[in-house]
Order: sequence, then C-alpha cells, then structure tokens
Amino acid sequence: MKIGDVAKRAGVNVQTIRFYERKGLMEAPPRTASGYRQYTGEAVRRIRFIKHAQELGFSLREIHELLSLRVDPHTTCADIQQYALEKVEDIERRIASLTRMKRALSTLAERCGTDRTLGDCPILDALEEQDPKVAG
Amino acid sequence: MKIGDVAKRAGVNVQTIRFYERKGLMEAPPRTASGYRQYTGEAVRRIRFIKHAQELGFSLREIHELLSLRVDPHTTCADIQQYALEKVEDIERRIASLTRMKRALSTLAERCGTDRTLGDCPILDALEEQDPKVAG
DNA sequence: GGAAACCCTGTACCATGGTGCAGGCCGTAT
DNA sequence: ATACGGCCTGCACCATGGTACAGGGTTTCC
Repeated sequence: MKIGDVAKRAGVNVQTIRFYERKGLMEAPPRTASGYRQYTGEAVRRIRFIKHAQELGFSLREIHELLSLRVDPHTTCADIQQYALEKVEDIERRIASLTRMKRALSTLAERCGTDRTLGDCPILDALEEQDPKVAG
Repeated sequence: MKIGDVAKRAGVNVQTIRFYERKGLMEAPPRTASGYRQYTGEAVRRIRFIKHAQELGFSLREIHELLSLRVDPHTTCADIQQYALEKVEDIERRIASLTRMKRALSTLAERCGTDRTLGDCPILDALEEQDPKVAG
C-alpha cells in the first residue's frame, strides 16, 4: 500500500504519517526500489490507535510511551491500567482547574447589571485588583 | 520605573514584558534619552490584569480584545458581561470534552483485571478498534 | 509518449506563550 | 576609571501537532 492509500483509509494527511514516522510513533516501512514507502494494513491500525488515544486525552509523547509499553514483554495489563488511571487523574485536575475558572467568571458576570458603566464593571475591576478573590 | 522594576513588582520576566509590548498587550512606553523604557505603576497594573485574565482562561488574543473593549467608548458593562458569558460557554465545552475522555478511560480501566495478559488488555484493544465506543 | 497525479527530501511555517542568547550600550558604585 | 549589573535589539529556540512548499523523481492513464 502506498502512503496516500494509508492516509485515505486512516483519514489523515500524508504529511502527518511522515511526521509520525519522524516522531517514532510509526515504524519506518520498507521501500520500493524507487524509494516509495510500502505499507500494510498494520499502518492504518497504528494511525487509528494514535487517533483514538488522542481522543482519550493522550499527547503524542504519552502515546509513544503507551506504544513502548505495549511492545515491552515485561508489561502487564495492570501496567496499562495504572497508566490509564494516572491519565484519569490528570484529566480530573484539568477539569477542576476549568471548573474554578468557570465559577469565578460566572460569579463576576452575575454581578453585572445592564445599567452599569464601564468604569463600574465588576469584571474589569476584578481583573485590575492586586489579588482578586476570583479564580481561587 | 525601569523595566526590571516593573518585572519584579508584577512577578514576570523582563522578556515577557517586551513580548507583551510586541503583541500589543502593553503600550510602548516613553524612552529616556539613552533608549531605556520608562514605566509608571500603570504598567504593573496592566500586567496583573493580563495575568488575572489568563487565570480565568482567556488567551492573550482574547485579552487583547478585552483591553480594546475596555478602551472603546461605545463599550458597556453589558458588552463585557456578554464576552465573559461566551467564555463561560467555551469553558463548559472544554469541561464536557474532558469529562467524556475521563469517563471513557475510567470505563476501560475498570474492565482491566490483574491477571490479564497484554494480549487481552481492554484498553489496548479499544484503542485498536476501528470505531471504539469509548470517547463518544 | 506525454501529462497528470503521485511520491521523495528538506526546510520553513502556523498558533500559543513565552525563554534565551549574542553583541553592544548605559549607569552606578567603588 | 573600570568593573558589574541592567538595558537595548534582533534573532533563535522550547514544546505541541501538525501543514505547506520547493524542487526533484516515478507511476499511471489515456
């Protein structure tokens, strides 16, 4: 299979595949006599693995680790589970941070009245403060 | 006040201040005869405004807009409120996306048993699938 | 057999939010 | 008066996840 076919089947750009190869996320495939990369269906599955992992919040660096874990004969399913649970905690921290932001911003917006002037805007005022109690 | 003093008071790097100036987030201040930037306390307040807005989840681009809104005489407090509420919705979408990720990953991790082998790992299997039901 | 469509490499570029460094001038303290 | 720290500009670089383009060779289709 040529790189364009793999790209089409996996729903990514041709450059993206070469980018993944450079980043070590995909093995360098054998080449034809004229230097064209020759892929099998395995390449398509690998790209889908990467894309699914991205959807679950893994960065390319983490996906690289995940792929290394998968190849290492000493890795158990429990190791993968542990890795996933750490990622869950990471996602929880990000959610908590966003939730704080949202609460702070909502609180400020609630204090706005339609008849207020800019000089009396609670949002701008809070942003100006030395140590605003919002976003804590 | 010299740029180093402003940096110290605002708790940022000197280069960061010059970076903000290049990005239009801070006005170019007057210079001494020898070309040194001369700041007032206003600069320190401006940096704090930027930092607080970042904590609330605004990007530098958005902070730029916010600063423009603040200067525009036609802007009302209700306009700022509207802007903040749009940002709240944006944050909500990001939270929803992360929550989906978390749920999918937790579900997969729950299915792992300690006695499973790698060839039978529900997480890796899900990532391999053509159309995994996770991360929906 | 010739044009179009594909592939190759290398390099630069996009956004985001800065950091760091080289080479040179300025200001102040001893 | 000279050393040291601070400031100046311009440029390069960091991570992240790609995208684009130039300048070539190849394959495929009519």
